[in-house]
Amino acid sequence: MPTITLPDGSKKSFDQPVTARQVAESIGPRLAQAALGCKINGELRDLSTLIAGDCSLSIVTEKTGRGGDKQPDPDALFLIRHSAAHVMAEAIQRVVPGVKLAYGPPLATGFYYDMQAPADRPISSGDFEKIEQEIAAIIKEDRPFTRYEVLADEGLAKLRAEGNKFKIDNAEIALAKDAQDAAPDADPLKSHKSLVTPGVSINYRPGCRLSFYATGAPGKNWEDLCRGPHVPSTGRIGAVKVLSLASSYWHGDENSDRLTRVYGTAFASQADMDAHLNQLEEAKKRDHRVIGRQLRLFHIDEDVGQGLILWTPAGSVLRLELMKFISQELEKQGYHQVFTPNIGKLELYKTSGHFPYYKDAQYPAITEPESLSKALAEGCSCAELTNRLEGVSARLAENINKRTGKETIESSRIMADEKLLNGYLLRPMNCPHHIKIFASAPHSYRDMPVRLAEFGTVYRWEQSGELNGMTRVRGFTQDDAHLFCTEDQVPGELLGCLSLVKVVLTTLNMKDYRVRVGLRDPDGKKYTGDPKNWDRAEDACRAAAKSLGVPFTEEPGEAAFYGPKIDFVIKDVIGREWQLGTVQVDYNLPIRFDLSYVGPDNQPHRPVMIHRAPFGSFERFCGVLIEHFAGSFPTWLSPEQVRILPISEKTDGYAQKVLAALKAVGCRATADFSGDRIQAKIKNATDWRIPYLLIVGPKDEEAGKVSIRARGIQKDLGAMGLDEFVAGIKAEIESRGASSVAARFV
RNA sequence: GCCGCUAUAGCUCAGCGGUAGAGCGCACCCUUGGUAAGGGUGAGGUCAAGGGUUCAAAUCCCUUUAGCGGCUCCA
Repeated sequence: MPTITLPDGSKKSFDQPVTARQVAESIGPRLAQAALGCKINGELRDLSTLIAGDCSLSIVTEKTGRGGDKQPDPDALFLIRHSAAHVMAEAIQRVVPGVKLAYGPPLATGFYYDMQAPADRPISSGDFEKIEQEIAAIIKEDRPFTRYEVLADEGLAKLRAEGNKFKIDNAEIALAKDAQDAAPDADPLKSHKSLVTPGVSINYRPGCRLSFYATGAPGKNWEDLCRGPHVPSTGRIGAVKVLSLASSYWHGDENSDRLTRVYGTAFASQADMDAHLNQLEEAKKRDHRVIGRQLRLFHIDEDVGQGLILWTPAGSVLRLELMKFISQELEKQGYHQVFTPNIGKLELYKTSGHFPYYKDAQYPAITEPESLSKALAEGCSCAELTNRLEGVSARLAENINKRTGKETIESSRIMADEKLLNGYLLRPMNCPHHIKIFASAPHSYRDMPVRLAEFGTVYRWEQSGELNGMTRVRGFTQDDAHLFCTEDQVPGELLGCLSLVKVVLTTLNMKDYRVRVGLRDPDGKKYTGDPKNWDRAEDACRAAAKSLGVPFTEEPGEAAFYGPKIDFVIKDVIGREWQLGTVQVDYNLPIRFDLSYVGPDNQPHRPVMIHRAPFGSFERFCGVLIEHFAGSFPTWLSPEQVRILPISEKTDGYAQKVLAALKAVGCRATADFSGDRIQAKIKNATDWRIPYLLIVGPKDEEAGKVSIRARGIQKDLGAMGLDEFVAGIKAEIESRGASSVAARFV
């Protein structure tokens, strides 16, 4: 008979099997009333789950935590949203008859349901109001979520009779997964011919069951194949909102059925819902595309091209300040800055392996005019031109294969020199150029490491549907560097790189990030290089991440094709994650380019390369930065740092004097000489999110002072001597925010 | 790339078969005003581009381009 351990450690024993609800009732009626579900041995379950054996149990209610700061419980939200997905599906089937349901899981901020609408009656956002009305009606009916289980055979027969192939597929996958989990014991397995995929058999355990949830009484009310769990009844769902429509594919496979995905969200209360919707509104206002236009930070022009950023004067200030900042750090860390062109010969990228391996993600090659005319004169077809562009000379293939010790370049790609079509590639990465700088002079172990840095612009053909403002673009500038070092120097150099990223993030007050060590996927085939080198590189990354002293996760499959990496993934205000800074170890390119340095033994040795970019790219970084600060940049980054607002034309002269004093110390200051009244001048300046406003009138002029208004503080802070303010703002800018002029007023 | 939605003045948007509208911004004028919008006048649009239907198209249809929301992808 069950003995149940509660979260506080106390135990309760029962004479016979009990449901979780009964346990809750035995603890207290209020708890039972608030209960939405339970966790049995850490697993989220229905409140109606019958408990027969000993276990630990906690009751899930909508609120957790103690004291005044009550946050919605994530488990409660899971139950509510999973249940809301069912209710929304039922509502949609009422509004749009003939809809076939596919799959409807809860998400971190809501839920969705994938479904197939009849060809002649698509679901549209115009249906939302009616759907929400139906949802409200179902919630009001307060029908219980009733779970029932049937044997696999019976369940499959039932689904077959209903004729929804998505649900049959779901059931078959669930059965197959169950069999796989049970496989080690080699239970006798029963075979079932897939009803969805012809010619496929699915093995499952004979005793295996499928679960269904009826919203009400089985056989009478709406029901759905579902693993559960759910809240006790529809009345417990609280607030539901249908948010948006999107399209998706069955199993995410673009060759499979196209489905309509209906997004919604649900909360325990309308107040929580309102808070969430409000937060979405706020997030929209922070969107870098919106603020970027308001503050004229960047522009994307249809006539220039998708995903190509035009940095306007204000945005360029941001970028230049970041470049200045990183340059100073590079200096401290012993880097050499270099400049290299944005294109290079095709053969260079055949040597590095970028072409044609990643040709789908690159702008097409630029063909050499003479080479092209010659091929055209020969009457080459398009396919043949491509072939000749992608071919390699016997010499190159031999070199690469010899260096890598295997057939890295297949013999089928080898082509006679006179047939090869010469061309150039808009560079997808900066490394080959830096490698050539390293290789242009002999290196002794005494010179190592060689650290070459460049604000290098690269071009990649991102899929058009992926482009997004500044955060996903086709041309971007990395704060890139390549470190050539000895094997022994790898750990130290990795650490140096990581500390650089940390300095950047700390200075910009970006604290919400995680570190990800990207390792190769054991089954992956995309990786190049010797497995032994991979092991060494992965160990070095792991060790470096460890010594950094911040929590990190190891993620197989996240490595670059040429080596493992350490990424800094920043979380923005809306909760999205962005990969910004990255550090990657590379044993592969030094081999392909046959790099060497002379060791103490007077013999050539192979260097190891480290790729790193603390910002990632200026485009993405600035996009995230705009949202991080909501356009209110710290003074050192602000395009306009101070605006002087003369009360009237009478003090225009003094305003000019103040302006000159600020400009003399390199402060980006302007003055508003418009005919507006002071109230309007303040309003306009506020809209531009300028850190400091200096109001100057006759009183200030007489006293040689300026009246200060700081961004975010909606009042006059009082007056300060002009010289004192100039010195203060200079210190604030030069220290990158370590000191503040406004601080002495607040 | 795929699916859906969208495209009207510099910006935000209304108009949705009968010869283009508002607010903000911009220019000029009046106002000389002490802390989040003083008043007036005016300029500015071949309604994304191209094609079609119609007596008539910003409005309906098709194609293209671009944006948005997803899916897939991201060396």
